[in-house]
Amino acid sequence: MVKKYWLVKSEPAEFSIEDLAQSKNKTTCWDGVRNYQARNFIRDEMKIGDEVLFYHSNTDPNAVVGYCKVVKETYTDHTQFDPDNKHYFPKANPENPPWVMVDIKLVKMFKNRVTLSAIKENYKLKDMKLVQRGNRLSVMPVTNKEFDEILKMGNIN
DNA sequence: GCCAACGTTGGC
DNA sequence: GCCAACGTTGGC
Repeated sequence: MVKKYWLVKSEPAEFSIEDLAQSKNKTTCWDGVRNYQARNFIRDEMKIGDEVLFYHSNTDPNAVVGYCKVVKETYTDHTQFDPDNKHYFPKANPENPPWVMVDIKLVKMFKNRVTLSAIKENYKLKDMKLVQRGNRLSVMPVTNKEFDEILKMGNIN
């Protein structure tokens, strides 16, 4: 099976990589995704062992701040049934819940955070979905090359 | 805070 | 099925 590579976005005010580092086993369920395209990636393509860039959005500076591994594959996102949860989805049918999630575990925080502007300046990364116009997906695929280039820029070693 | 670019909703 | 209105994302 071929390993895939991903990028997930999170607003650090909601859930930052520091929060992930302090989570039990440095692992969290990636709940709250409410976009069908992103859901399809999570449900159909994210597999255990896939590697995931962790991106901070809506902050200053926006940046890839580390990377993770998928440690649990698609299962029901319980928050869709919880009226008190921000991501409550009243139309969710318990028989066939639309929203799923995976668990990701922190592998490494970057020494050098890879900012959005640095990504835009790197011609090797010009095709990343992240920097393409109008892209709002919170979960998106990246290529093996893009993933390696970001790790290099992050100076993980 | 602004606003472009989307995605979703709901009337028809 | 169309499409206007509305809500959200997310960079700046």
